[in-house]
Amino acid sequence: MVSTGNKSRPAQSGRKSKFITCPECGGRKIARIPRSGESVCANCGLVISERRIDTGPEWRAFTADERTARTRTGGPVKYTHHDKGLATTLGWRNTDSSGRKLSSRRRAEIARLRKWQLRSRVHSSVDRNLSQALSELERLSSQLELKRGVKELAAMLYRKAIVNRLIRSRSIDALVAAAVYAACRIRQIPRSLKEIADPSHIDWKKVGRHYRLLVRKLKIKMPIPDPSNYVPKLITELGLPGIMQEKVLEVLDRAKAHGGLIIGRDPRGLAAGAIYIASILTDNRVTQREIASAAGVTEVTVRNRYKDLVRKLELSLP
DNA sequence: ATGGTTTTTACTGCGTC
DNA sequence: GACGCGGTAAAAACCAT
Repeated sequence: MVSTGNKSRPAQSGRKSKFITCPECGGRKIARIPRSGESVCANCGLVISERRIDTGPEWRAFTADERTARTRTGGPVKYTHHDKGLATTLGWRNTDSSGRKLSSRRRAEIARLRKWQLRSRVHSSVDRNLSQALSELERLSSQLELKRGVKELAAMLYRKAIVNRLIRSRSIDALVAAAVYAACRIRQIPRSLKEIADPSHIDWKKVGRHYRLLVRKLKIKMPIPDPSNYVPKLITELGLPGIMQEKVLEVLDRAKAHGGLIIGRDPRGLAAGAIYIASILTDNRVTQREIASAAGVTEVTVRNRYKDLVRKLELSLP
């Protein structure tokens, strides 16, 4: 089977190959990388990142504990291992399996879990709601290609929503989407309401309402949106050279220092205006229209921000 | 609900290729 | 003439009160 010497050994990782062919070289062997979930052609190394339907479990686990805790054989409704996983996992001594003392941080974490264990045992409907929400969260965040930490944060927010009795008579999916959106905002990840609402088949306005509810009821302190966060995304979307980014950020930094220019303004518009300026300054002209559509604002807004920036920062353009 | 602020819509004029 | 750009007025959206 292995005919040449430089082959990697995907079979060794314990995962089976998928029965698809590599679009690049036509190779039959596609190895799955367990951790990342990516598929790689064993022959040419092409990463096959097509959105395929994942028939495996929608969760990932990094420790044995997590694995047992997350397994829900038979689907979420019929039989939830949720409870069992927790109950068998958590003893009442603050030591780990080898008898060592746990760190205080870890101990606090375990205490929280115990609390949840109690709660979820008592409120089985809450439990079911949570597991349904978590699977929706998993689905959404994989579709949005969210970073792991953001997903965790969203899950945490959802749990808080449960504790604060915010879930009653509200759509699970909408709340999950709202939690995801909130998590993105907190972590300063530029994702519009629409982007998140779109794959979750929930009306974008509805998600917005639930988002505001979350922020209000959970007293979340939202960081002021920073236009700089939109820059990398826009640069790549417009196919501009990465070096330009520095120039754009420089303009934005000066704008921030100047004050009065950024408060209350749509950060996307600011980013768009700064990019337009940088595109002139670095001679990588992009039309206002292109920038506007990439940033999701109007040409007028691009112009206005651009005009503001030029005037306030006293830039001299060619 | 209301009022103030910002963004969008829609339209026009100017210059260039 | 199509296109990019700049401007404007009025409508709409947004936000705090």
